Amino acid sequence: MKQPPVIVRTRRDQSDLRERLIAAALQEFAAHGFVGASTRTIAQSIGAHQPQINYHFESKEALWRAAIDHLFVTMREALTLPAVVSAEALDTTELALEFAAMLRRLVKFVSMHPELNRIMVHETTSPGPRLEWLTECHVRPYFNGLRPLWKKLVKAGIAAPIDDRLIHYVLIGASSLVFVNAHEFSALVGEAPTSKKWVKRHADGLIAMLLPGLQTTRSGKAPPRN
Amino acid sequence: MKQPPVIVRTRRDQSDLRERLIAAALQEFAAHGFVGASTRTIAQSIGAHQPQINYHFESKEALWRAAIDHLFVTMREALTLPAVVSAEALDTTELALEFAAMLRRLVKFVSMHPELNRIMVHETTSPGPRLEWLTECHVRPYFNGLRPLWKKLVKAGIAAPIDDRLIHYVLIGASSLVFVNAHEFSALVGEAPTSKKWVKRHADGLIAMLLPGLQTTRSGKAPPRN
DNA sequence: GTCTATAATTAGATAGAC
DNA sequence: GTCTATCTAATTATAGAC
Repeated sequence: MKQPPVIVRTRRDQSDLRERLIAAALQEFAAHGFVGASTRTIAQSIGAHQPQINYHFESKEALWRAAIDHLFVTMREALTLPAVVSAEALDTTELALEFAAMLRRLVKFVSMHPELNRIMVHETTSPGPRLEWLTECHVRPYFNGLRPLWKKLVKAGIAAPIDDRLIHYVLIGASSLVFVNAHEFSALVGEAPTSKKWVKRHADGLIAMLLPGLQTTRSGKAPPRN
Repeated sequence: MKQPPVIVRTRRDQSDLRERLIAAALQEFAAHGFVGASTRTIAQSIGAHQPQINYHFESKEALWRAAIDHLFVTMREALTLPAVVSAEALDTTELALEFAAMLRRLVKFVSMHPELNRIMVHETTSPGPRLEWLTECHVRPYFNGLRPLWKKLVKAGIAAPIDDRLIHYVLIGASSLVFVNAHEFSALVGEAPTSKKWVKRHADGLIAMLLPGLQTTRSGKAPPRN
């Protein structure tokens, strides 16, 4: 009589598998886009099996949405927006200072999470349900929230005279590209742009450029000069 | 006796097939990245057959390089750089005016060719031979050419105080993102950002932001206000 | 040079044992 | 819930007729 074949199946822990899948998915989706990303690669990168994605998520697309949701939550937490958004009552100088502080948090975030902007570029290239969902659920709130603040700062002569429908793209583009293209920057400059030194230097430059009318004398620091 | 099967093969013209393949490839590579792009889709989009790519180009990667080369040639022509680069002799105000004019040409170019920045984002996400080639052959000249000009303008107090190793990314990021994300902008604003009106508005804002010390009085035009 | 046919991989999703 | 095996479809590249 034949013995049934002994198959050794070492189980791996599954406790936080969903979260680990999401983290791995963000890297893969950022690197290759939704179409180019491979669920097999995502699973393997954390030592899981490809069908586990279809078990824990409905589909590749469901995994993508879960990953995006998670990333936007992370960003919202990192920016601590309320201080800026609920600043209707502040005078413009205080608002500008809050805005500058938020800019520093934004630069820090995009330096740590270039995935977000990479994924945005991947998705905005061609219209489709993923882009619609992304725009309406996640981008529009930021876009609409920024406009009145910026308008106020421009009117006060503190901010550069940029249209309040363009500033979102100027701000995001100017702040994130060096981190999105981090490997290129490293090759060109010989240093990684994500170091504390470069992140601060970049934020200083952006603040000086976007808020030329902001006086930062109160902290005793001179505005950064090249 | 059996007749040999009659196969109707209608030949299509091949005159400019190489160029048409390159144009189609740029769109496809921009939309899906190198890995995600399909040579079949590229060929079909211009009514050609997939193996013709391997005939006219060595491989998918050779097609990619040919497409990139073509795009950078297009950009160089659109920017008409010599006027700026050979401007060592100019005084800083004239240099600033030349720079502003080049900025307008740049904004016009990126509005017409978002493919370039899309492809850059796709490629810079992960290191590899394609990124190395792209950086050394095409990006470094621009990066290195911009630095001394910018340093001069900052020193003269005309340009915003941004590090000359960061300005390349600030400039490209700020100018291109709204066109890279054109579909998103259209959904949010209700108008395409590529219209003459928005391209001008965007360039005006960028010039005011990057060159706050530039006096544009000579042409009689007031600096744009929001 | 154009085109058909196909080889060799690899993709996402699913069935079913455990 | 984990894991193997497999299905269907799509990928690039190539061989060879015309």
